[in-house]
Amino acid sequence: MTEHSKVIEEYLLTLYKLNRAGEPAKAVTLAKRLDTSPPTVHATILRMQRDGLVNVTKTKELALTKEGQSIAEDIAYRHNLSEYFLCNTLGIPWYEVHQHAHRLEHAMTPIVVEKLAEFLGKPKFCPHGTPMPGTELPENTITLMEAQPGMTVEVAMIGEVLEDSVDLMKILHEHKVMPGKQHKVIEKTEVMRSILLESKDGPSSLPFHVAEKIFVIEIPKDKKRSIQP
Amino acid sequence: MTEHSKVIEEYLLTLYKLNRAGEPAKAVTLAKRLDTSPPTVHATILRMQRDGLVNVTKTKELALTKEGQSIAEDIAYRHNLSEYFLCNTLGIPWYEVHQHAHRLEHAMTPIVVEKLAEFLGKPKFCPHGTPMPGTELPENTITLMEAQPGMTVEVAMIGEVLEDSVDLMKILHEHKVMPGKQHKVIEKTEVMRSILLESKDGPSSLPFHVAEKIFVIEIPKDKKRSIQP
DNA sequence: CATTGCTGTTAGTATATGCTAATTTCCAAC
DNA sequence: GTTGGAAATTAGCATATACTAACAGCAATG
Repeated sequence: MTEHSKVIEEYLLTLYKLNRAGEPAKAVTLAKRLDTSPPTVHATILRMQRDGLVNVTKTKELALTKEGQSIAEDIAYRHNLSEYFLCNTLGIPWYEVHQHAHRLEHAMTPIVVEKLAEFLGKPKFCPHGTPMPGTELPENTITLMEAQPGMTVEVAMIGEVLEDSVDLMKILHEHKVMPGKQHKVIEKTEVMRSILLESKDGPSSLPFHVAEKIFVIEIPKDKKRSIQP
Repeated sequence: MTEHSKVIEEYLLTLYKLNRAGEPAKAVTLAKRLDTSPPTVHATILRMQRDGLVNVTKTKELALTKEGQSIAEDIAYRHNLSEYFLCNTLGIPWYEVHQHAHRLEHAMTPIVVEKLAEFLGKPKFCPHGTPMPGTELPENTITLMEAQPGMTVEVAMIGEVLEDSVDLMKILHEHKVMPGKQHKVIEKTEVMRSILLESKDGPSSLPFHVAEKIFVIEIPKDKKRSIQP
């Protein structure tokens, strides 16, 4: 597992996240996510193929190799661990940690990762609820889009795509749409293309494209206590 | 204060350290310290001049500009803060932290620096005793080379040049030649070009070129208590 | 079937960072 | 003052990362 540049690490992490989100990993998608021109992405993918990090299928899908996958998981772990640290130890708001972790993730040596994980008590989820590599969300996790009016749900994870917009994250924070918090689904209107929620902190309205990226667990009516208090 | 590459930050930090050590800052020195070829250093210095980070005097000395100095201090602070964190919070041995901090120092955003400093209680010295920018060693600090046989001294700082060799650092650690520890100077022999010390943990022998880079404070005979216990 | 449009690819450039080999400059010692 | 060696510089080159402009390939759609 050789050392790779920050750029290559970014590509690997992005491919990893696309995989996990079940989105097709194509060159264009990378270009959009990384805000880079298609030719640049093309050239970089060639180097990554050369270095045995990805394979390109006949349908132009990008598939991580064993090596690429393993490095990507490592980066994801460093990222999530950094976020946990920044939020829980340093007290930086959970909706802001992503950008800072984005820098740190490329600068942590294996020893630092190991010692930091010990110090933090080997957390399994980042502050946005993203499971560390090797951990999964509960089986019964659904997206907020799939939740039906009347349901009470507990937020499990804020999809990683949403993390890029601090503004959006801040609004979610203000409405307490964050891991561990419960909300009741009031209505889902096709016309407004949004979902209306209500919690003890007040009502919130989330557009469909956001609701799609928020993962929740249905809370049975009889026990309305938080799983992650 | 624009963003600069890791490479430029390294150059700035090295120049800053040379300055503080009172060593002439020439291109060759940079080449040696950074283990880079002279032509590469030359080209990089041209870019740094272009960007207003250094000036080159008629005698080819490299002088940091206001801007360069200010950025360099910032990097030095991030470096020392990282070392303090790695050592005191994560428990990584003080003689190993340098290399890890070397990576982190380029990846800390201003907010992370601020929050980390608060969390650590705004330390004034790194684990090697190097003062943070803005702080100075006590007036009566001398190098071990200047200490006379018979003196009892307390180690104040392990010069930054020594940090590059983990092997050497480890030996210093084993002999308890570390900030806060007291040693008695037994003899200084020109023939052996070394200094013999003795502490409650046993004797140590340090070659002159190492002793030159270790800074100590003389402890008057009547009070042999540590200043930094 | 031809057109439109998205995706991928090529061509041509630019910049930062690195190298070796060769040359120049310059101080210092004879 | 000439010469020898260190330091600086130039020339020539390579790689990773970026861009724009232009073109190719293929699928969906009218």
